[in-house]
Amino acid sequence: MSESKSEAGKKKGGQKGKKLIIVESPSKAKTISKYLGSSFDVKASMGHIKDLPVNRMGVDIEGDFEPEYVVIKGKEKVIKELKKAAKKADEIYLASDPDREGEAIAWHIANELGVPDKTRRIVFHEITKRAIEEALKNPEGIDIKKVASQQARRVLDRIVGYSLSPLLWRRIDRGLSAGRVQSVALKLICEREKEIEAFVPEEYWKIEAQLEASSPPPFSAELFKASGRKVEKLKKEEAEEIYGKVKDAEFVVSKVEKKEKKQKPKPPFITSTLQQEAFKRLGFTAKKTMMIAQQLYEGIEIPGEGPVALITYMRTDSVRVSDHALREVRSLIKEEFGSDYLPARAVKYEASKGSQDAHEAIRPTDVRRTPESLKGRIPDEHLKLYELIWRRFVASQMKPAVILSTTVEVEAKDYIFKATGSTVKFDGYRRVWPDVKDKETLLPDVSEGEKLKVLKIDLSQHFTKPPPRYTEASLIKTLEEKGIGRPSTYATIVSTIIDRGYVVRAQKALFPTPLGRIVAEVLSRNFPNIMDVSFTAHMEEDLDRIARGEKPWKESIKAFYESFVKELDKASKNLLKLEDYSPIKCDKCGSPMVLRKSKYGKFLACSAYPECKNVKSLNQVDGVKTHGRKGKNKRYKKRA
DNA sequence: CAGTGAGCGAGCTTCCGCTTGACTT
Repeated sequence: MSESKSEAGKKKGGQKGKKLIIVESPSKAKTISKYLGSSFDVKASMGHIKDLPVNRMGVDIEGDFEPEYVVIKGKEKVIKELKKAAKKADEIYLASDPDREGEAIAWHIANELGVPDKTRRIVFHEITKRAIEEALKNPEGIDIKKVASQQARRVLDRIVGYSLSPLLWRRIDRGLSAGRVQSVALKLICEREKEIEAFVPEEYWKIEAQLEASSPPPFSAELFKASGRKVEKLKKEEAEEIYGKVKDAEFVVSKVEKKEKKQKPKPPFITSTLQQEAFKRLGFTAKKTMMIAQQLYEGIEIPGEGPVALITYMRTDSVRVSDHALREVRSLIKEEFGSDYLPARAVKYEASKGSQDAHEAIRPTDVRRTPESLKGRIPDEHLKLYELIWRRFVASQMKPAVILSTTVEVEAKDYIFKATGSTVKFDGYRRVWPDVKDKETLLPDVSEGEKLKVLKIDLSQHFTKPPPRYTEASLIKTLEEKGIGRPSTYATIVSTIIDRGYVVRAQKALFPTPLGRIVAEVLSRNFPNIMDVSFTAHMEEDLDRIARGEKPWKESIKAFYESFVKELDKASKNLLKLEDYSPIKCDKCGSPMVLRKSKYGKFLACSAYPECKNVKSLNQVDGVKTHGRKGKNKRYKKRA
């Protein structure tokens, strides 16, 4: 940036051929530029540059499903700059991410630049000097089969989204939306709500003995066997009977079992796990986590040092770590914690099933930059997130913890009580990554045959609990496990279903609104295939076949569309009676509540009208304060 | 907050996935 532009030699054949590299992210461009020096011009496309048009289907569904890709609004400037740079270069390397979307981006750029003779495709999986130089030695052509699989994915999502949404406009309300990902996310939340509603708490009783041995501490043991049979969920009468028999009995240790368990550290963060832990440990929403992570990635101003990129890329599904980073963290572990904490070899983690592996795991760019050293120098929340990432990464390369777990069985007449305790024999990785849930429970040193003093016997009443509502963290976890959504979209999936008024966030949990429940119900009834949680997994299998060249993508989409359009026609004609399956029951008379319109808008009314005149608003969740649908007014304003 | 669908009817809303920037006062 500081060197002056050299115009010399431009006139007389001295124009030196520059090489152009195009990547997706500007931060990545900056880093690569630093590695390669001035003979390379490195530019960023900022993601996709072309896509289907926004205001129409853009897919020839009557014919052969040819998509109509147009330049994304606002990207004209980027394209202009890329073209300008391309003109000056005599070699162009398309270095978008090495995954399906990246291949499509490379293809779109190549088409826009229109100079195939000097355009090549390169891929690398980590941003290191060596990886990039290696990639430059092995330029390839664009993998058109991979591009085909992206088109199939894109076209399917468009057909589904732009067919289902208008159906909801007609049936329920304007501005609503549906899609392969958001609607399944919504369904998960609504199904859980049904389970909670249908749940009948069951009473059960527990018997616990507070005991004392010859050595401290006192401990409690719970009844778990009666007459040789395991007890589960005691009824009140049974419990009282046993209590009577055991009250004055002699308690004798009958079995002592000690076991050593190894507890392995978890892999370094990927997007989904970072969002989950930041939610659990720091209370950050996924959106907030991503915003802060983005800033840590792009570079944070550190007093006296200028902007420093503190972490690797934050949208990733890979747990892979570069060799260099492994060497660094291993030497840090040895120095900071000693060789007892260092495994003989670097720990390797398995890639998860659907991983596209385009980027590394999320880790500190320089592990020697400890959270301690950044204290007070970067904003507090940034420090907290950085510390989480740093700890998780360091812990992932440390030795397992060794836990000694002890089980003591105590006999009293025909009954057996059990106590379990655990102590940490070697903390290992837990020195850096303390586990929130398992705390130590200590048991005294006892031996078989030892008589124990009974301090007290407790009889307590309990009730079974319904399954918990999803939190943002547990929803993202479930979606990721099912392969639904991508690292770049987890946070926006949650935002979308909230913005549409389908779901509200309260007490850290996600509650479906009546509107959300009706939408989910209508979609599930009419499109069970798409609403199935394994639909995306099947789609991915098909996309893989397309990417391997085993199947033309249009054939795949045609097969899907033929069955989809039948469901769509049926759903459009069959003016369904919500009465038959409304998931919302009237709290006054139990009849299903159905959608009605008034001049003030849509609302829910009891289907037993006029006998029952109960009404409900669509966005009101009982006991939860809600705000109206967001975005709606914003959109109107934009037009005005 | 209350409120119970069709009378005429323009033009509009929307998907998933990749990535950041920002016309005005």
